[in-house]
Amino acid sequence: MPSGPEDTGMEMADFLPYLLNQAAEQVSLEFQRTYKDKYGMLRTDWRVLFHLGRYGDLIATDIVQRARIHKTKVSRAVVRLEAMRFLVRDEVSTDRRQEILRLTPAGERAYADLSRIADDYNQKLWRNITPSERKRFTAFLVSLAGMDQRRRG
Amino acid sequence: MPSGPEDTGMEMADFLPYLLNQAAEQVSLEFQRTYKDKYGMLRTDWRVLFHLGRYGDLIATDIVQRARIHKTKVSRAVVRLEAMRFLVRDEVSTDRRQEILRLTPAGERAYADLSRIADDYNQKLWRNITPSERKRFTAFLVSLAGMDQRRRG
DNA sequence: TATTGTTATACTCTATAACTATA
DNA sequence: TATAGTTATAGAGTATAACAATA
Repeated sequence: MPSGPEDTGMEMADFLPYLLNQAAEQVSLEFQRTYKDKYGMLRTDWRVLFHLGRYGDLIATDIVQRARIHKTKVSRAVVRLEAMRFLVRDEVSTDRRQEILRLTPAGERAYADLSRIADDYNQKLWRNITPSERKRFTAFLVSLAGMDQRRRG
Repeated sequence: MPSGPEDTGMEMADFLPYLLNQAAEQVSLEFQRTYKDKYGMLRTDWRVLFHLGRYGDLIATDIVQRARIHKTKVSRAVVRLEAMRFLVRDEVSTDRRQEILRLTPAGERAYADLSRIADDYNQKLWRNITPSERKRFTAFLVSLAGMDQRRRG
């Protein structure tokens, strides 16, 4: 039954699925404003841009495997990033089904800008956590995400 | 640039928004199967059921405030739970805009079943975490979620 | 036959505005 | 005028099947 004045919105704070969802939603929302308002990107667009910016030219299948994004999402993000003139497609001589995805100078600039903002934001989020706790929490989240085991195709 | 064979899907594991999202998604997905496959519920349905089961009869506004769910979502979840015969609406004599939401015996049974499963699942998720770490981690997630400050209307 | 990538479709979730009926 | 709750609509995220082109 309802208790004191402090009893507001905390009832499910012991239930990890709920708590994770609320935290992820708030945190995503805040960072989303950067790539959405500034560049008109969706979440998958940002993730694909990140992988191309950080790891260089890749084909779609590379991104599918590295970023854990389904191929249909990657396909549509590439279409959008292409429309924004942030990437171009190059032919692969050995396999005509594939295309190398390459950032344009504008794409590189967007990546540099966003990845710097992302890094700052990340540091800010972790600021009250000690390095050893951060390591433990990260490992915990990685295991919850199944990132220590699963692969996608 | 791409490195070793272990370099798969871990590139963004240092970026907390991504990591939280992946963890929340996996964990939600697993628990979702329970309320979805067994009862045909959506996420908001389960949350509303949880609040009614745990705190007794409430009006929609109570659920909005306690569960941090927007009134339009609560409204639609109530319609669905009513269609499932899991709750009924009672008139409030003092204000005809409000209705008391009350679980039926079937609703109580669904709550008892699901909340037990939820509790077991929650314990399982935390099983490798010490109590003090769990406390710290919960506080961290609560602060990320803004649940230590914000209220909704 | 299998793989790469695309298109189509449906469902869920989120967000907001506009509305009703009551207060 | 304000509040409780409903309805409508759009955008975004997720999931899956089916497909064309190529291997």
